[in-house]
Amino acid sequence: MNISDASQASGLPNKTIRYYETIGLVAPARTANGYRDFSDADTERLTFLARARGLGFSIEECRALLSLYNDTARSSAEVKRLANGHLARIDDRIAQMQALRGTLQALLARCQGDDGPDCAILDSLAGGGPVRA
Amino acid sequence: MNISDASQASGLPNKTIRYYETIGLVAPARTANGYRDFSDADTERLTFLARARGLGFSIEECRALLSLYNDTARSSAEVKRLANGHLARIDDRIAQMQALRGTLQALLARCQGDDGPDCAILDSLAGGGPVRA
DNA sequence: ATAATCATTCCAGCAGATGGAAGGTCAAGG
DNA sequence: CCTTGACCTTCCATCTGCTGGAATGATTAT
Repeated sequence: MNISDASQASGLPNKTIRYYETIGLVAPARTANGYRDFSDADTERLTFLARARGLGFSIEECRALLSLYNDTARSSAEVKRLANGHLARIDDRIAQMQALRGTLQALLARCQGDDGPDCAILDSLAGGGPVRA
Repeated sequence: MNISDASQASGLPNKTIRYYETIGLVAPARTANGYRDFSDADTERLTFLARARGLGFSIEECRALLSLYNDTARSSAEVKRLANGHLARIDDRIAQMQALRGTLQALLARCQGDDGPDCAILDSLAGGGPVRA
């Protein structure tokens, strides 16, 4: 299985697969001509990676997850710990984004959006106090 | 006003201020000894930048906002357009994060989190179908 | 005079890829 | 047999937005 097939199977771009090899997330064999040769296990790893990344796990978290995946003596508690940590970070980010969204929308509500130069958004960005909602 | 004072006034780290100079967001004068010399207008720009960045505007958006800020013939509609675009992107990101959060939490709910190796999270990452909520 | 605290520049690196150049390989068609 | 096109390879640069550190110069305080 060459890289395009592996890409097809996993949904990851060729470039990304090569990148994942350079950082040691996957280690396909090579054929005589130097082409990568992906086994089924390799493409499983890639699919796993595509999904874990899709869920927002960092590369290092993915590495840990893959290692747990390959470790039959793992405890699911360890996996859960990782995932819970990730969930907490997602919650933080969502909260941050929502706060920011609130401020931005409040500013937008106060901006006329007409041909004149007066603008509550610019005023607030430039003005004395903190950016208020 | 040297760089540390400007940092104090704007809340931006020295490094960031230097960086902003290299990318042309601010252009402080220099004193005879080569030190940067920030005018009040410079520190205003920096404060403006600190706030706009704090609201999540990209550097290029900040550049545009600053240019509108300095343009007395601006129309507030233009500012509003920029801010609305930013708001839309924030909404997209929030929606994405929330979808992702939902999936992750559903997986977590199905993971025992005990000493055994069976784990719904790993199963789902590895398994045949899409990662389901 | 000297030490501490500024300031300067430049280079490297973070995540996580992505784009492109320069070149090797392979299968099909004329 | 040769060419064309579609693959594949490596390596280097780029993106965002800084941040850290090294090496060096200037100012200030003792």
